[in-house]
Amino acid sequence: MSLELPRCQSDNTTRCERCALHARCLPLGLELDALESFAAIIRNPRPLKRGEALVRQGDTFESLFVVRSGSLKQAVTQEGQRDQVTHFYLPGEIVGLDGIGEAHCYGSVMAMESTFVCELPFRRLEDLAEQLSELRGQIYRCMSRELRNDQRMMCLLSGRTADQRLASFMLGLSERFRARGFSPYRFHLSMSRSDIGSYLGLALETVSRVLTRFQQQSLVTVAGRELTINDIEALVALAEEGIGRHSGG
Amino acid sequence: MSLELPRCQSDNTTRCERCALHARCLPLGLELDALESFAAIIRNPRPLKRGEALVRQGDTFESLFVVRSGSLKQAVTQEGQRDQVTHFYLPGEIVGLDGIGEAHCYGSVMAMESTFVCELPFRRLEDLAEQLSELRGQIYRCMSRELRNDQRMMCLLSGRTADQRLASFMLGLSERFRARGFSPYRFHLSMSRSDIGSYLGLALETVSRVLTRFQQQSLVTVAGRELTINDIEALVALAEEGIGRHSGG
DNA sequence: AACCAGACTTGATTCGTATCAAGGAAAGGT
DNA sequence: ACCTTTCCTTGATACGAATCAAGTCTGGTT
Repeated sequence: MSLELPRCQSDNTTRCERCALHARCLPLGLELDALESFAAIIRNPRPLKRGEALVRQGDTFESLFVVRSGSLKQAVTQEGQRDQVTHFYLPGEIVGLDGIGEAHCYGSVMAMESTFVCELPFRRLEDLAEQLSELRGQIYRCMSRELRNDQRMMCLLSGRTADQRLASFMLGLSERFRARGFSPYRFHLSMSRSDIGSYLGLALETVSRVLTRFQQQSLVTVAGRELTINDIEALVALAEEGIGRHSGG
Repeated sequence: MSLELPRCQSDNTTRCERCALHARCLPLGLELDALESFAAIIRNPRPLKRGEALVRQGDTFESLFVVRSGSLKQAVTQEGQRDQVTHFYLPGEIVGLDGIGEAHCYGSVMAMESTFVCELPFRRLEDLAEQLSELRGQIYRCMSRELRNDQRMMCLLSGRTADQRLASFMLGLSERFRARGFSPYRFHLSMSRSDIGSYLGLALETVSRVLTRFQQQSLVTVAGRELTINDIEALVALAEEGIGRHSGG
């Protein structure tokens, strides 16, 4: 889960065209001069240590952030309830889309390991988008992609068993790593069992038990947070399998 | 759930400034001439009868739709599984935001009663948004509001009991009706128990049982699909209540 | 190197909700 | 108004996952 760390340019200017994530990031498809205007609004806050907050629930919403390296989790605190993990963010993914148009941030976002981000002050991004139709399109696309992801998540949370949730979760991570040029079969989980459980609506003990069972069934090999997928077809079959009357047919 | 039916202008031009939903619709905040340009791109398809599809899963994405009157549900069909209801749409709400930037529509959207919609061809909307920064802002706001709603839903689906899901669901509807000028205490459910169950990740029998129990506890009165909320504070308390270790504290 | 705190595993038990099953009520069509 | 279909309610039972409870492992700290 650790991309090559980005160079911090001495002039504090991010060079998107040289970034390893260029192909999967917000400014995708911008012409070179547009890219330069885009890069000019980027700020690079100091790197976050494991456990540090990038935004806190209730903070004034000002910026979007793109993960350059490392990973983060979003957690929502609700009235009298335990925190709930709502998103994990990997390199190239955008933090804060759910805060647009609101005065305050919806949840807290915290680094799960050493993490570098690019900060995009939203006002300036909006101004830029006024001139760059490609950028406008990209913002729309990113938001609607997230809407679809959330809906997939809702489908997962209602109606699927613990096994299927874990299978889908691992396949989802696998796919995201593949897309970023990492091995889709072997990767590091930067989140705890408890985070996974919270995200998937399961008790952490259940997460642990299911992973153990998957290992016994030779679907995966788990060594602490190192995960190896041994039988991806079986995982896919499991994730798609219908069960019972309510959740499938 | 039935707003005054909109007049179909004989010249087929929608007059947003006269629409009862104006205050809650996409063109909110547009100047009068901007509003006119906006209204010019609106198409009014023929009304949908109960059960008719507005879009089918896999259709080419071309337009957003705003509900003028009536109500719809979105349902997603997945590989070998039963359909899952992912959204209900009331007057003033926008259908199709999750299709932006995709070639095809994510789920099917079907009328739950006689329903009128305004169609907004997305290409033309985009062109218009290029000139109208207010409109751009509104589109962003609508999308990010939906992101937050989906996240609230994810929190509800992992970690809350059947009672709490139903309580939240009814409170959510109540609030949406209130915002539209209807009674927040007494309204018609245009969706079936089965739809509610699918949406909330519960078996339809559970929905029925919980409603019966809520009625015995004098929280609500249910007569078929007519719902009366008798004790909204108790519902709120129930919805916010923490349970156990995993879901609350 | 030893210690500590947090993270993880594993087992026993309980509980909520799905499932199966069947009867009753409402709604739509002719 | 009748019939048919779908929707809804209610009961009995089964099962998956949460909870409670130890104990083990791990990484970070001094």
